[in-house]
Amino acid sequence: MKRTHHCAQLTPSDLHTTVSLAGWVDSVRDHGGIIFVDLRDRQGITQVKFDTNLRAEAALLKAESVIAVTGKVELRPEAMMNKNLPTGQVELDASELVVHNISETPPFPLTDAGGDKVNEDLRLTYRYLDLRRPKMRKNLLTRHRATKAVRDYFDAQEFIEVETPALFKSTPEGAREYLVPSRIHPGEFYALSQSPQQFKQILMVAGVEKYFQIARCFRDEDLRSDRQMEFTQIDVEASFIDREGIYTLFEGMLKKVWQEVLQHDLPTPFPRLAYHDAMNRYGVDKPDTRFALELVDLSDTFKTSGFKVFASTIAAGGCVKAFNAKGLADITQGEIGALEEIAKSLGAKGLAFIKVEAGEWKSPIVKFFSEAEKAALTQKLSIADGDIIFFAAATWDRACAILGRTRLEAAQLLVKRGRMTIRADQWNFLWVVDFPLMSYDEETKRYVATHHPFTAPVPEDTALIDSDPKAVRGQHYDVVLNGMELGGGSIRIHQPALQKKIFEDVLKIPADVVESRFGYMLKAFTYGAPPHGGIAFGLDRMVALLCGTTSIRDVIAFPKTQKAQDLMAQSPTPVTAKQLKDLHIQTVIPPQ
RNA sequence: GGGGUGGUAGCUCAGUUGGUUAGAGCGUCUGCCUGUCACGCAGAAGGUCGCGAGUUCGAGUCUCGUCCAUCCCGCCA
Repeated sequence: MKRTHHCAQLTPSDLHTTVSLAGWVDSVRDHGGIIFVDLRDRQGITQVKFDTNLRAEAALLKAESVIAVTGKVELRPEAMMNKNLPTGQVELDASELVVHNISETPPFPLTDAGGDKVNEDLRLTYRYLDLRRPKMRKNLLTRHRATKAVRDYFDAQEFIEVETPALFKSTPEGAREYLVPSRIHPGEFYALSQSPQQFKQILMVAGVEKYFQIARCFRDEDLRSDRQMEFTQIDVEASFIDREGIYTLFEGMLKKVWQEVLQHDLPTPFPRLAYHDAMNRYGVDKPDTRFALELVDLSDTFKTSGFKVFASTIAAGGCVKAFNAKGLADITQGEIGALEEIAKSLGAKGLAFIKVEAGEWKSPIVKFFSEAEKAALTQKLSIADGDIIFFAAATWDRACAILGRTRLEAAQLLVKRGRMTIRADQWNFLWVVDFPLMSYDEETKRYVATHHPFTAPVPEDTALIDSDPKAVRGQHYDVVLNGMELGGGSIRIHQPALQKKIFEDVLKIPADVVESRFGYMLKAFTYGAPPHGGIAFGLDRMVALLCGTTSIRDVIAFPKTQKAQDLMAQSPTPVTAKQLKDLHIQTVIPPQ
């Protein structure tokens, strides 16, 4: 039996025609003499009626069984039409039934509402059932549409998609890699590509000029709701382009994706925010600008304060920052405690605060403040009744981090109380720019590339590379949406001499190591490397936000758990001794 | 590696101060039912309270360890 229609197709215009449908049994309603089966396929649901000799057979059907049905399309009695169903005016009067497979009872409900509450480990174990849920099916479709829009866009912009190797060489800088032992070269390893960075730059030297790729990337780092061990990047690189060119190009792509997927017109250009300003105002380099609660610097106010904790921090080169969690004065002891724990985990000694209730400032520290200081606070933080002010006194980056995090938690508490709304469909894109090219790593006592070592310095800062490396800004940019870093890129270094200098003189990578790891790149650059730049953008994260979730597991068909396991297929597993022997490797833990 | 939350029936959860035979809703199974669409009605089955120790006359409940899921920190050039 071949199906002639799908399950969202039949309307009164098909009346009295004989059609065949195939799909899954969504539900069975057995009334004894008459049985209704909701038949479901990818497109929708159609009601099938069994009241003939097929009744006995239909009575044996269970939910999620796979059947094919032939019958006549009939109009339902007027009162029996279902307005909630696109096919609700008609039903199929079954004359033939093929049972392809009777299903076991599913271990959890396959509805949107029921399935969302189920423990995720169960959903992952039975992912093929989870993916039958309408919401998950929709997520897969959204991902497809978004990916297609990206390909169409870059194609129209005359970019070409070039595939690059997943099996690359190990470059221990940056993210931890997955190693792949070589059978042919005993004792040697490939690494799964963390990103096509080096290949795409080489493609520029190769004269491709406009490259893009929907690229799978691999990183052996701990997983999060927005991080999987393998993930997909929209990877782009172009020659003869500057930062403004990248901004325009990429804003165009996002505009198209939002148009195609959500029929939403994204306003462009996106606002830009300097890294330093982002940190100062929001305490993070990926601010969520859908709500304010902005940080304020109070170092001037407390420079000579009688409150020694503040004054001495400032004297030692630190700063005092605060923000007003407007209307959160009714915070509970438990909530304050939780905020304090978070602050402490970020290096704070405590989390000072002032509650303002009934015109009175309630706080363990307010007794140390002078009237002038109080007046300054009131003015700078727009303090009113019902507010609570959180303070941090520490080094600049630590104070930013503490309050940046506290700001997000406070926002959640305000949302919980219904005093603030953070809409999932408000799209606050922004470019974060002017990152420092290098930052000093206290652990290894050397400079490390903030982004990656191929980022070009801002031209007017180039002179500072030797004298004051941390003052040099990179031509780097991040795309941020609603507090999530979606991507980043830079204009690259295309002069081999400058690249070599960055590796050896600034990052202090020994010359022989530079030669063995990046020698081929430096060599390529000596054969006419065009100026170029690009961006790498997290497809999974973007699709997640398009789907109204922040967990990329919801938009990846077969994701891993936080412990990096596939609960369905049950990977990873031990391998046989022969496999290990072929690969010339031994495990320290013996195979089981 | 560290911190938080959770783990009780197939699923989602409740379970009081440590005290009799561990409950509910949904689902499942059986029977009845020709107009339901979350069908209805009647009945039934279903439990290693994640696992292991410990305290106690007595542990779902308290303590310690451990496993799993999840959120976060570290980590993610």
